[in-house]
Amino acid sequence: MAEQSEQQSEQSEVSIWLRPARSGRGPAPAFDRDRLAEAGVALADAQGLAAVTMRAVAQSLGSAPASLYRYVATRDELVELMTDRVNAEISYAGLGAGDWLDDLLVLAREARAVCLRHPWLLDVFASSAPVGPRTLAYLDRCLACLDELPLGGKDKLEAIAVLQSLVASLARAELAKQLDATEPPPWRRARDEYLRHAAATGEYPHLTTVLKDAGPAGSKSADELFDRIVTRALRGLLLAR
Amino acid sequence: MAEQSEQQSEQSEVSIWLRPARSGRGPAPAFDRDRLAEAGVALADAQGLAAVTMRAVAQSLGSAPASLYRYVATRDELVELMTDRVNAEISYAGLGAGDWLDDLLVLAREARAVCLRHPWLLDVFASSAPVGPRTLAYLDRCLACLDELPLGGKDKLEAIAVLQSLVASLARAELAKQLDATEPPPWRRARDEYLRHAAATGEYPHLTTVLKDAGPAGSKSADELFDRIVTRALRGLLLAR
DNA sequence: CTGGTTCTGCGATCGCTGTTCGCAGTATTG
DNA sequence: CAATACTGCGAACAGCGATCGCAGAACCAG
Repeated sequence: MAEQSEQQSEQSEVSIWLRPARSGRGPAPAFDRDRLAEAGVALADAQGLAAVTMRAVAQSLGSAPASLYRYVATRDELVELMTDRVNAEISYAGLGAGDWLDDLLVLAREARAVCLRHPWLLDVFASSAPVGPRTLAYLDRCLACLDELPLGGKDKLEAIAVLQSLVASLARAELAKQLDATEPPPWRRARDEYLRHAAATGEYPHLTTVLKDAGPAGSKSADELFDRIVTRALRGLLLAR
Repeated sequence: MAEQSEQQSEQSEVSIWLRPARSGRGPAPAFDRDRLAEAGVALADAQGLAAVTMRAVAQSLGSAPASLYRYVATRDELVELMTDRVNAEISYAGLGAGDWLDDLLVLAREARAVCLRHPWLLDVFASSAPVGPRTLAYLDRCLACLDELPLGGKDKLEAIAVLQSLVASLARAELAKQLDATEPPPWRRARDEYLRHAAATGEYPHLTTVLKDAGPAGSKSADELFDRIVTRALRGLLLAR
């Protein structure tokens, strides 16, 4: 009696968080969504987001590619599950020790830690902004920090978005730095070779002198200058729109 | 006499900017690298970076996919050409009107404008950092701004990198905002529906109240608060590493 | 216990991607 | 005039996400 075609075609446009995992009938599934996410996270942690293919995940679960589509409608949904899953690592224990800005900063540092543990997250955020229950829990905590501020709802959301993208940017910078320490991305050699060649031509005088300067980085005054530059830049760029 | 196999396998690991475009012999090529980049940019501007497939670019040039590999070793190299090409839009006319920070800001705004004109650039920067001659010219100008500052070479480069990622973040925010005004990405409907549902459950109280608040965004005090939050966050995050 | 229903796992396959190989043809060189 | 070194490109390959339909397992109503 029930016409399943209608139901299915409609479900495919509904968020996975609103779709029931199963509905009682039939054989018991071999795993669940969270097991899927776990396998995906393991693969992404080890070999990057690109290694999370339906075939690879299926194999790591001892299953077949087509089977995964019983749990997930698309690969993007799998990434959504993965993203929400790692949000479970966020601890809310350090809150309440200072004012609202301190709390906001504690939350930002937690987010930063998650990004450092799972670098593929930055790739995810680059092309989408998945939202699951645990993401909402984090977002809710952030909003709580801004509770008493004289800001409209949209402004609060935007403030958190800007802060979040700042967290991502700095996490990316940190990861890039500790990636420099390791060996052999093959295309980096090529880029560095071109850079050295360009510096040698003298067409880019400032670049040439800067590359020669092999002095150590990071000083007290450097951090202060960063603040100056970024604050001023932020103001100038916000004003420009 | 010449053993081409050696040459080719070695060339494939050399930056495209160090590889000669052609070497005199044989028939004249049907186009050049820049024509390739132009076609790629046109496609990316119109339909996003994902639309820049070797087949699509070839077709828009009235050519065949395999032919492109006479000009470019991989698709990534094509993206590299595209990225460098749009850097030609940067104008250095507004420089010299103020102090070094003013100049740096003028450059940042130029970069922001390029990102807004070619949103796919943000996708490129998310997964790599292509460097071509025009990119180096821009970088050199930025370094010139920092010339008289008591900073090490590495610090100067890092300062510019942070600034650049800030530009990208804000550009992304702007693009997201003007994307909200347009119609229906199909997966956004699904996400918003879940968001409304989550707000209705009462599990995320602050989110619920914030979503109810439909008041207009953007005020003088909001921009000032942004500054406070972001500056403080930057300091806290830089200190944490 | 039985028959129908509803689900599951999955082999086979589709359309798409980036990329490679080798061949036919053409311009330059000695 | 040959030899050479290039060009464009048809055909093909491997890998990707995703779909279809079927065999079989679990549940429920009677």
